[in-house]
Amino acid sequence: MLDPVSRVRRFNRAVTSAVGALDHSFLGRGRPLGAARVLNAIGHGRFDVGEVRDYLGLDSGLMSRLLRSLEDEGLIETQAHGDDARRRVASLTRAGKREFAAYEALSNTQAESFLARNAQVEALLAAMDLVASALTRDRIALAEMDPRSDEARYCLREYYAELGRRFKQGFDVSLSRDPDAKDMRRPRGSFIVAMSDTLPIGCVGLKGTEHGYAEIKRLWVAPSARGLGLGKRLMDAAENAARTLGIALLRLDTNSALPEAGQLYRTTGWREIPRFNDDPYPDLFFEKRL
Amino acid sequence: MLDPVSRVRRFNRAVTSAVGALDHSFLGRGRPLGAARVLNAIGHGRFDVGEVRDYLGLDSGLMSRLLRSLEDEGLIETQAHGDDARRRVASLTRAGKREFAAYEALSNTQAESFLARNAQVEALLAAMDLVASALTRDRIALAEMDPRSDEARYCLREYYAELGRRFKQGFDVSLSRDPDAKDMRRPRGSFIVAMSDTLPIGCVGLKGTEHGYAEIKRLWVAPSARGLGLGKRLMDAAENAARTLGIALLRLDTNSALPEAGQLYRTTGWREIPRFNDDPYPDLFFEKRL
DNA sequence: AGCATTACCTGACTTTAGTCAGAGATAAAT
DNA sequence: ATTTATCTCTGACTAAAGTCAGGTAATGCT
Repeated sequence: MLDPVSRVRRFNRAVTSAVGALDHSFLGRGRPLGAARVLNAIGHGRFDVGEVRDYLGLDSGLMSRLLRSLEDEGLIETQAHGDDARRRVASLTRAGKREFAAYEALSNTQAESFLARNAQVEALLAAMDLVASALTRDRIALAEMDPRSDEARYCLREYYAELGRRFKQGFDVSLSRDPDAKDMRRPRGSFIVAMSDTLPIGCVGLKGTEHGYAEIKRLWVAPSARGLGLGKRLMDAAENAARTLGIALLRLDTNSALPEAGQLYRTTGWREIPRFNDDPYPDLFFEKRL
Repeated sequence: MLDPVSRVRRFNRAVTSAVGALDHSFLGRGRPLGAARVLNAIGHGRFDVGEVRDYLGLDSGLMSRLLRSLEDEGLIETQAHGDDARRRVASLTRAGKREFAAYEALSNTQAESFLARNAQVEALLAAMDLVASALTRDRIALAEMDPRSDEARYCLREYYAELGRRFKQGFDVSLSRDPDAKDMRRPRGSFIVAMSDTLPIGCVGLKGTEHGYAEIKRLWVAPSARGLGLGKRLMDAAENAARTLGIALLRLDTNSALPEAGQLYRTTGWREIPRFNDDPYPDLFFEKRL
């Protein structure tokens, strides 16, 4: 009962019954679980019928019938996809939106009451983030995003906060050469966010410059997602983005207070070069030719 | 996506699919999930048919049919209960034990491969323990146990380890007045363990003496279970046990390096008294009249 | 243009899960 | 000793989930 495997299995049991309870509460709205799941998938922005089917792992016949039953209830409408008339896209009707909101409220209430029953909520949430990241590590998706998006700004906020903790003199963005958002957007650059489900858990920026090279900026991996090789995946994605933009030379600056970052650069083909800017924070500078 | 409720919901989604994957692997043994669950419950020592039914939340008709199908497969046998011939007890046949072992292997392999895929296993396990305790907090059961049982000894080991960390001079059991196991067993005393599912997460001992009082010893709550009011529940249970044993006066010793314990005693009717033993570790002494 | 492929749908099934009423045997209460 | 309650079982259902073999229309490929 004390070995690691038993602890994982105890966790599995605990979580199974919690998940079952939520499913059961969904049943309370008088609709089979399958239909409720489809409705919720659509509500969460999966409009493409095929995408919902893949996401829920449903047989196409079953999926079709569930869509029909939701249509009969007046909760959704389907129409042919604009680009490809074989595909169908579904959307919520007004009544469907109400019903979806009711399911959302059930889920939210469940989550809130769970949190309210517990002390030390922040420790509990951190533990849940860690476990969720570990469970979904094979499903972490990298996506190019606008550096002004909510997801990107969340990452940057967390990144700055972490620098503030790690640098003994603290960190003040306004003193650093904060890259302009447009320099990290195509065609000049790129900004890539790692998403685990709906939670951003890492990012990296590729900043175009006038000097014949681009810079890697804002490489960050959430504490709950470390040890999964995500830093390398983000760097690889940034290099690929650079290649598609026709960039042949990359540079970056970093600080020796972030040893794991330096280690990553050294083992992935970067070589140390002399200081190439006057930013007060970095004390290590690297370059890589693509 | 960054607010607490979203984090809980992300966690829910992550574990839902993980749990679903395990269920799916169970299906691989060619038996419906319901029957597999019953087989596993019996394998885990729930022999009483009614107990399995309650545990799995099954209708009695359904339960009966599942038992019949397992019997037809030659995996279990049932017979009337010795004390009450209305009740039935089930047991695994030789083939049933093999099949149960196969399910166990599936669960264990799943847990092992999950652990193997992750770095920082201890941090991950600690997070899982914390979450599991929070999820099952309403199902923590207190049980009187032999202080020599595996569960009790696990608690004591953890307790000593914690004292070693908390006392600046460390902690060596052999220097302390370690109570004899028989003093913490009926009729002289009692030992109570808090179980969350199969994991012991707290304990308390009631040690009978020759001096007209009993002592509270070894009050411990696992770090992953703190903040749930478990310390108070354990103390209440120990006091109740003392009452049933006809004990009217309780004493205990503790150390000011454990402030949360002192706080608990002070707020639950204990009053500080002068030193009443020569144990080198404690520096605070309490008494309570029942 | 012709043929294969894809996306979705329908009809005809099977399996699993779950419900409910009542029967039969045993045990507990009066 | 009779009545009442409890435990398990059987029969007769329903609902939900899932499977499979076509069928239709649109699209992609050569």
